[in-house]
Amino acid sequence: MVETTRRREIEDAASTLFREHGYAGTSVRDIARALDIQGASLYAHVTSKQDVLWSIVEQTAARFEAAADAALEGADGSVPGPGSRLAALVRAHVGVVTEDIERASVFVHEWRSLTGERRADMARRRDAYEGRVRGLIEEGTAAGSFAPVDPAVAAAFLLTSLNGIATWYRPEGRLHPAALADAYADLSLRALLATDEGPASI
Amino acid sequence: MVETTRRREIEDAASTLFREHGYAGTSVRDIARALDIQGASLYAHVTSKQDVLWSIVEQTAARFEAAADAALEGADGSVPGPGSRLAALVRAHVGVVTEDIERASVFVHEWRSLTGERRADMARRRDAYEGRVRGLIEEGTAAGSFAPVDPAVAAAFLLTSLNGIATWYRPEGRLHPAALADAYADLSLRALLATDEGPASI
DNA sequence: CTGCCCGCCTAACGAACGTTAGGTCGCCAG
DNA sequence: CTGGCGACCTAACGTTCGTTAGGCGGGCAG
Repeated sequence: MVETTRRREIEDAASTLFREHGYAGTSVRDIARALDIQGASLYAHVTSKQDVLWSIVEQTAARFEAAADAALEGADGSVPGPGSRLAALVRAHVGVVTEDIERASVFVHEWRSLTGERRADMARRRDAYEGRVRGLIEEGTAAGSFAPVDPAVAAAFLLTSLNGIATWYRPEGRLHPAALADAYADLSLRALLATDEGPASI
Repeated sequence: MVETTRRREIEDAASTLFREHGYAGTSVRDIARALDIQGASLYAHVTSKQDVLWSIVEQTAARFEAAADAALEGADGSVPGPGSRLAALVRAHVGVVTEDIERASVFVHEWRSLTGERRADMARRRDAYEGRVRGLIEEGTAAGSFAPVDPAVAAAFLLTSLNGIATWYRPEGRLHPAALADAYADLSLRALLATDEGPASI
């Protein structure tokens, strides 16, 4: 049987509250109230409030990493061009965000509330993820298929766009996740692909 | 003489702390400690913690609005095309963010911590700002100078990119604000401008 | 039937929270 | 010299915070 434990319900409730009010703005008693139990009763299932945040953030980080792995290696062993690999990465990222918008929001905005080694670990993993995007852009510009943009700036531009979805996307809205992924892949490629006449020629 | 009051110093210190730890994660005593005074002494200059947040957020909102006004009306009375107006708007937005990164960060991330009418006011003004961007994109797609993107999605894509600068930009870094504005205007136009062959043709 | 364990309870801890009250000091205007 | 005021202080308020301790009940294993 699948593990649908109380622990998971606690993290779900916490994700919703952390997204809406932030980690510091959410009390242990707030989380408990969402589950109709007393604040102290939570400690039968978790060891600390930080621990709940860490679970949410770490799981979501792992989902982003796994999605990027799958997107970048391609279906078979072949290596497609930077353009289609970037499109696949964008779609994968959008997919992870839309699939669990609460947890994704917490991951994007609240990881800074972690302390000590956990925070340092997340900082490293975020840097590594950004490095993959930057590397892909460097590859594309070197090959001439991407416009000669600053790779670090372009990576930041792209990643903040993608993470911004967590801020405004509502699953009950008119926009299907697949349509959103298409639109973002389209905009991202447009921003990066080399054109005969640059945008400076307006 | 210019008004360099204690009030202003309080808001500066608060902006730095709100950016780093969030509004809820920053105590009145934290702000006071940054100014080497007691927490209670702050109340000689401000009426509440919320009041400090409101000042920061409201002033920054006004700066964004004024910058957009100036960018969209053009130097003379003439009305340039959607492309160059969008570029001007992007440059203006980047300028406001880089000019005071602490306040801009607080504006972007912490306005949700406002309550009641103040929060509603900011929500309206953010919607109005986004509406201006969306309208500009609609205009460009209707005129055929922009690619046929979903205006709401494209506006969200663009604005979250722009606001994302507040998250990662460091004034002491290698990137000059003007260079950043150039790069972002370039990427934004590339993402939107109509091309002969779309990015689907990779 | 007995015993244990899981999930929750109440009570309480010390600390930190935002905020108020009232006092002290030094500076400038009259 | 005197009065007022701005900037800061200490002390304290009631509340909320994260967390611990210990108890109670119900279901399942022996």
